[in-house]
Amino acid sequence: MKSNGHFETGCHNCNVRLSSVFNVLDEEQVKGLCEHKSCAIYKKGQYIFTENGLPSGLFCINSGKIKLTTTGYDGKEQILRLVKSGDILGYRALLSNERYNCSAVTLEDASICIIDKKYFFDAMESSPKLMFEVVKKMSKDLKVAEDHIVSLSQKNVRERMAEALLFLKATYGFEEDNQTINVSLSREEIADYVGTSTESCIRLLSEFNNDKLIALKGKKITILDLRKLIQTANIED
Amino acid sequence: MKSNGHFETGCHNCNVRLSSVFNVLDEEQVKGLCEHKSCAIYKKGQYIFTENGLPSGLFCINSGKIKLTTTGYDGKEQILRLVKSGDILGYRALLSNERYNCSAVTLEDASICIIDKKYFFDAMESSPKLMFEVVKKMSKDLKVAEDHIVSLSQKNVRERMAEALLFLKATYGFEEDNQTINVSLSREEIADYVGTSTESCIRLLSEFNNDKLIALKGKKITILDLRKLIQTANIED
DNA sequence: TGATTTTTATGATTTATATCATAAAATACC
DNA sequence: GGTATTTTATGATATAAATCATAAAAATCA
Repeated sequence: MKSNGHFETGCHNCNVRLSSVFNVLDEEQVKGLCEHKSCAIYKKGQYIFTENGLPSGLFCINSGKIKLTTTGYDGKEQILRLVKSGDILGYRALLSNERYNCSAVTLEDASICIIDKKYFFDAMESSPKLMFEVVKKMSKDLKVAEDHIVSLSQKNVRERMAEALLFLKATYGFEEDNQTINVSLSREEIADYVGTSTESCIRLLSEFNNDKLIALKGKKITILDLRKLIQTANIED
Repeated sequence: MKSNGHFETGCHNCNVRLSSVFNVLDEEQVKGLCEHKSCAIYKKGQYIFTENGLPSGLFCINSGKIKLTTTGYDGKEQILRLVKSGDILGYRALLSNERYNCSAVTLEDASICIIDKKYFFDAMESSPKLMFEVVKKMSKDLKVAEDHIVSLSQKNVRERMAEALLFLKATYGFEEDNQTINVSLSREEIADYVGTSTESCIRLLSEFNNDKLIALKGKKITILDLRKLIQTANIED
């Protein structure tokens, strides 16, 4: 590890590579990847990239959680995606050769690699498997986005709030107790994902708390009654 | 042309190929494409594929307009995307090897080709250019979806309605008069895109009409005051 | 450790928009 | 060409959720 906060570990040793798009690479390719990436530590709240910036590479999350946000019409934040370890980040702008249309901010301390742009494009070209992995990732994000559109169009705030908690659980999982959602978001951030006001968000979480659907302790949310929460979210299938 | 409503034209003669993802193919590749596709005529209102169906190929729109809809929580329709000639259709489910999560319905008579699944995957593998075109298309759709999320979260119905008209204009353009939006959607369909009730949609269009922002004639919408419409949509940049 | 700022909480009020209701136009259909 | 059905239109009412306001709790910082 270097002293300036940057450090390099080999991708062969990477604890998340096998759950990332790079799981399909062979040993030779992993070596190449390793030679064209660098890793950095980010403190909680740091920007990884910002709206309108130009992508210089692909980010890959080694550890830490990240929110992708865009600034809406009255300066109000909108959380578009939530990113976790093993995920790639900043691929959309990179692949379409555009500027970032959202900012990426760490929700906790994170260790993030950046993979050289040119190398990444070459790797995609020479490895259809890698390409299909990236395509699948984008495809998944598109589905999530379209599901979000349906919720925003058709569900009320209460349903969306319950759904958001289930989404957080699906994304970041539980802590060791097997029921506390493994991420810390402020009420405002949750509201920025749900598409509601901070006050409504606080109120609904309180209600869920009173109804014993969840328990609140600071920013930590514990799901007490998953079944009822699913019902509240009004989720079919 | 065959008598059963199917007909085959060569892709070399295709009037929309150069504005499609297949614009990057060389002559040899166009020949291959041509040999692995078939074309069909769809009447207005016909389903091209339906939710939960399995993709057997990639659709490419030769002519006609299509809506991609999904059925929401109380059976309410949500229009997720609008598709025009030159666009590919059904690529998301195909590429991620999933079932369709929405249905595709023609908004007018259409001529649509279907490209063999295996051939398409092979073509992507052997032509990185084609692959990047498809990736760019998906990337663009993802951006549109995320913009839609921000609108649904942060704008009121009036703003979204104005925005929807601008979106329709951007997607389908104007008729010969250079101001009438070149698509016919029912008020309900517009509402299903905007994420509002049919009544609110009708009311707002009437208002815009009264305020001389637009003119209404049946399903046709003429934009009279683009500037004011943009203002009403509250669009920055 | 105490002061300042931020976040969470909760009540009161307002407002946008859905819902309900009815009727006129337009379109489809026999 | 007349009847049935769907779509558009508009008013009245209800309600979900935003906004405004204030305070308590928690976190940050000096």
